[in-house]
Amino acid sequence: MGRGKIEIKKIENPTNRQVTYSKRRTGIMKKAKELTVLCDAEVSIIMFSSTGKFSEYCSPSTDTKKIFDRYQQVSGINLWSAQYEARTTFISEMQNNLNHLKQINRNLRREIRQRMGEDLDGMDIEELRGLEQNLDEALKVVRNRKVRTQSSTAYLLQYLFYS
Amino acid sequence: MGRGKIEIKKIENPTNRQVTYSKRRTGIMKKAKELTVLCDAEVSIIMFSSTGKFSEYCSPSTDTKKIFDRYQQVSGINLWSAQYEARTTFISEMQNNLNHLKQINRNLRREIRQRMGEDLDGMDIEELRGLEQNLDEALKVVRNRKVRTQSSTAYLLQYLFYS
DNA sequence: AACTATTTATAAGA
DNA sequence: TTCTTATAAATAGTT
Repeated sequence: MGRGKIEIKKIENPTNRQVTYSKRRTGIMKKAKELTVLCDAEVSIIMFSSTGKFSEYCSPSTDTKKIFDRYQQVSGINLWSAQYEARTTFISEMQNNLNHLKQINRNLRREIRQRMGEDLDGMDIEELRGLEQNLDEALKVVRNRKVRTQSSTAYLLQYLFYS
Repeated sequence: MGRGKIEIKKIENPTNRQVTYSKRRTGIMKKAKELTVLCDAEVSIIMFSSTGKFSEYCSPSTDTKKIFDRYQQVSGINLWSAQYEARTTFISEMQNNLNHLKQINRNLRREIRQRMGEDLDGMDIEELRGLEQNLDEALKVVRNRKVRTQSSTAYLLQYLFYS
């Protein structure tokens, strides 16, 4: 390379290491750009120096996300974080819950309509008989309750009025 | 570089392009390995040739997934952030929907219980009067329907029996 | 795939 | 850091 051949082993002097990192990083990025143009390739480079400094290169025709998506398809390695997957599962479960609840609510609404004497077309004679009986019993309970509420209200009014 | 300076533009001849890709890919990978060792850096390279051929390099101290995670943390242009935030909003909206549906579900169930003569404690005299009237009308409709269904069933049976 | 004339990258020094 | 430059390394065109 430069003045005298060098050995490929870690540069122990931090300053020299940083200088070499900077120079060689420039070199690799340049090579990546050239490869992209000359060969119509897609290249993504991500690097961190030993001090944690971050650099990236990505072909202009694409972006790092696309490269990673493609990488996942080709390599079979899933890069998505566990957190992200957990959310996917969570959303999926929520969607199921939501649909289930919607179905239940539709059924409840239908039951109410039937209890109001609507939407009876789909009911057979047995179901109609059951509904009739159920309504009849409910009506008795409600009438009874109404009467008792009426009298207690009357009693309360009387009490308030005369005391 | 070689015999005569070259211009950095796409190599139109596919064979030459492929050969150059192969040579330069080797060169970049070698440079990446050297940078990793000399400078104690972490490097990830992913590339696709114009024919779709995939190659990768990753520093031995890490793996592509780790680099990717770190890339996400460091790059302000977080890869999934837009999607992640969209999902947060989506989950929040879903949760609201779910709660709303649950509330509706509770109300529907309560209405059904009341129409069955249960859970009447919270109802005042006006509500009880309304419910009674509603049940009474429903009962009439259902009775009427039952009778008509009975006769048409009888008619059908008769028809089937005698024909 | 190998060769080799040149260009390019870069280590060390300033 | 940036420039200089001697030298190593990469590589384009050729075989």
